Amino acid sequence: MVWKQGNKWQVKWHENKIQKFQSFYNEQEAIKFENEKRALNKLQRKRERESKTKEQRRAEGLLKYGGTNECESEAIRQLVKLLENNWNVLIIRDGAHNDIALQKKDSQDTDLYYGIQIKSCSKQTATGHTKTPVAQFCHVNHYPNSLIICICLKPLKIWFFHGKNLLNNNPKLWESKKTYFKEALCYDKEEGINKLQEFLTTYLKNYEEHKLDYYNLQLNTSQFLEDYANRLYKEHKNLPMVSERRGLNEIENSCVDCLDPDGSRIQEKVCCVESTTTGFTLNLAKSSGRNLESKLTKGPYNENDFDILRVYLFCKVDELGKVSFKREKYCIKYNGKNYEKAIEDIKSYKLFGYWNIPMNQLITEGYVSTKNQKGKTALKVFLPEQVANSIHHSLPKKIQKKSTIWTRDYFQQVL
DNA sequence: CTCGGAAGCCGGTTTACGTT
DNA sequence: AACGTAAACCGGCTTCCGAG
Repeated sequence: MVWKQGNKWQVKWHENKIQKFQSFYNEQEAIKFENEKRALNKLQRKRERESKTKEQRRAEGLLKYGGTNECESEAIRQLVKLLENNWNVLIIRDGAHNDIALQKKDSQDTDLYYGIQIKSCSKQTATGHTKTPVAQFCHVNHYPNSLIICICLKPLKIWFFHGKNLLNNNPKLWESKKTYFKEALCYDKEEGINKLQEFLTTYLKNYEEHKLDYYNLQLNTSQFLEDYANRLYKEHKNLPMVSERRGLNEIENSCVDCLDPDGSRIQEKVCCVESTTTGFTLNLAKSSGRNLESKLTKGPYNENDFDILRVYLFCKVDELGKVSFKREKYCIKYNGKNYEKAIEDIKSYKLFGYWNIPMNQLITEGYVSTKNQKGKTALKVFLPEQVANSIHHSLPKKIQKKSTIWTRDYFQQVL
């Protein structure tokens, strides 16, 4: 954007991270100059990307951004340290709307909790010409029913906000000298400020308490589906019907969905039914950075990502006891359109069975990346012949050379 | 006809950088 | 100094489409 100063048009742009100015008598010339500078910057960024190999870009990306979930984890651990004398703190299931559940230790109703949203920031930053480093917190404006606790790790500072008050805020919060921000400060290690107990008591008066599962099940349909499959599996194994939750020291969104009693690290998937094949299809990929056009990419798993791939197969059973694998496909966000209806439908599914495929088998078949091979990003699983026959599910008419028919050996029937 | 793999959508997260 | 956005990371499930 060019602007007029006196009788001249000013242009401002960044060149190698340094802000520069130039003035023109003619507005059109100024605009033209600005556009050229912007195009040049764009081109420079593109060249920068292209000058590196895919692996280099990935390594740099991981170094720069890979610890984002660890930042939140550490923030929660810091908060727990400050609160553990008077409060019980539980981690809510991965992917749910809220992050932690809080309960006063002397509380009468021992199964009720407050749902809290944590926003974290590893350090204060000063970019460009900004002199004072400040903390910044993102995506703060969509938590109408939660207390939002903003935690900066270095230096350790904590602010409280009512999610409702931030609904009309822009998505980001910057530490500033504004009154509302100063008043929100409740902990500052360097300054020796600690009003946590007092703040919690006052702020939490505005919120309702719920049981833990209320928070664990605030999920998108896709995550609800996986959670539900996991619960049906637990029921089958006579384990308690609860959501899988990570521990305080685990990082959110890892490739491991749960641990078996023997310590095996499990990656859980729900497989899909397709009319074009007698097998069941699933995606065997994790995010793997961006391509040259900066678009998200997905890639195969690596050999150390998990120990066992567990693939769940849902079915529906009608009044006559007939098994059908056909079901609705849902991809609805939490509380999106027709969400409740979809959840009700999902709750009518039964667990027909599951495949337990060990990592070494996936490596042998070339489905996971190792030093010596690039894995694959999709897999089809097949029912054993006698199982398929028993419920009149079609068998593959022709078995191709590269068919994953070997998956039959790993199927366990539940129903 | 079958299969593999990519593309596309949903969700979550934080940080860097350019603009106002 | 404050703000807005692009870009990077992570997870999930479903559908499409070309190759064999």
